[in-house]
Amino acid sequence: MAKQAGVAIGYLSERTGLAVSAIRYYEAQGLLEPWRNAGGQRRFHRADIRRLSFVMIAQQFGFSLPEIRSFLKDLPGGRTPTPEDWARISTGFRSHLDARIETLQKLRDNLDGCIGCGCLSLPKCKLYNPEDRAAQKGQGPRYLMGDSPKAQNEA
Amino acid sequence: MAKQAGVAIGYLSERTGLAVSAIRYYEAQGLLEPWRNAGGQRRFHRADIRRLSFVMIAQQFGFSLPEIRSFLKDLPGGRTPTPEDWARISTGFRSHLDARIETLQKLRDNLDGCIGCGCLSLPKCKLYNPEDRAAQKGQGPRYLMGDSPKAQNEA
DNA sequence: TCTTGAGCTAAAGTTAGGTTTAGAAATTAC
DNA sequence: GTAATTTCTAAACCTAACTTTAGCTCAAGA
Repeated sequence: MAKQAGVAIGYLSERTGLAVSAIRYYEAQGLLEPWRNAGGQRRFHRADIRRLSFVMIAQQFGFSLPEIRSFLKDLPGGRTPTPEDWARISTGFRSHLDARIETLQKLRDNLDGCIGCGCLSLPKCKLYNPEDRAAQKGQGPRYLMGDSPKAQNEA
Repeated sequence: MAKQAGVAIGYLSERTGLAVSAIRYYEAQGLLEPWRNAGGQRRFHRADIRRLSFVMIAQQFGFSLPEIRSFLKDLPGGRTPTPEDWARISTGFRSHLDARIETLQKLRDNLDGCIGCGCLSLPKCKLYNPEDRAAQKGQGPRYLMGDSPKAQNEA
């Protein structure tokens, strides 16, 4: 088989629009696993462009890097992912994504019947009910989109 | 007219589920304007429960505190907001919110035709096109949902 | 070969959105 | 009237997701 030369970090940066520092950071977060050349520089698969694209897209949907890492777990690290690989992971991703959109829509629908009618101050209002909210998460910024507190609360 | 005694911060905290510290923080961010009693303690309008509820809901939709502050600008600070006041601001809010949901749906639809077909690595892909992305925002965490970089880029 | 651009690491800095802590003063409860 | 709560402020701390800086090495072109 042909030797894989690999591409440098600057090339990935150019192709994805991400800062070089961001790509290094993603590696540190386990989203990518480049190898090193003789001189110690990172070398990436061309397919990592697509991998990074996926990361960026998932971020737009409000997923955290640990969550995205878990989506990517299903991608083969060693070989170039096939279209089938991508289809598989994007299917898993889509279900999370659909759930997220649905949550937003439900909230919006509630909003119509709730802010409109002025019931917002009542504890029975679904919209600000603690169960439905992002509260009780301890420190740090609250996650934004209203579901999957996973990482923290499974201890 | 009856004298407005106002409620204490702990009461608001109880009613909204927010931490006392969060309420003080929101005040510092200009989302609330309590007055002080003789002893220097904060006193709030009862209507601030609703105001805080609105803040929490808007946060679930991914709006930042500055954005939320601007939504609340339309609320009368001095008097207790009427249902009409709320209707007015929630209408403005809804249009932002609809836009946000629509963006998500568009992204999802693109995703079907894009990750599925493997085109993700191409610069023409709408999904990771820099224009459509959260990139180029300078420092700090990138905002999550893909639009309204407003605050930063109007200089 | 030499120079310049790209890459490397480790550590510190940044932003948003809060929480925690410490010590003091005001309120409430008994 | 005193004890127990709340509340106050200011400053430090926290997480996520990065960027910046400093000082150095590697690689590519003239």
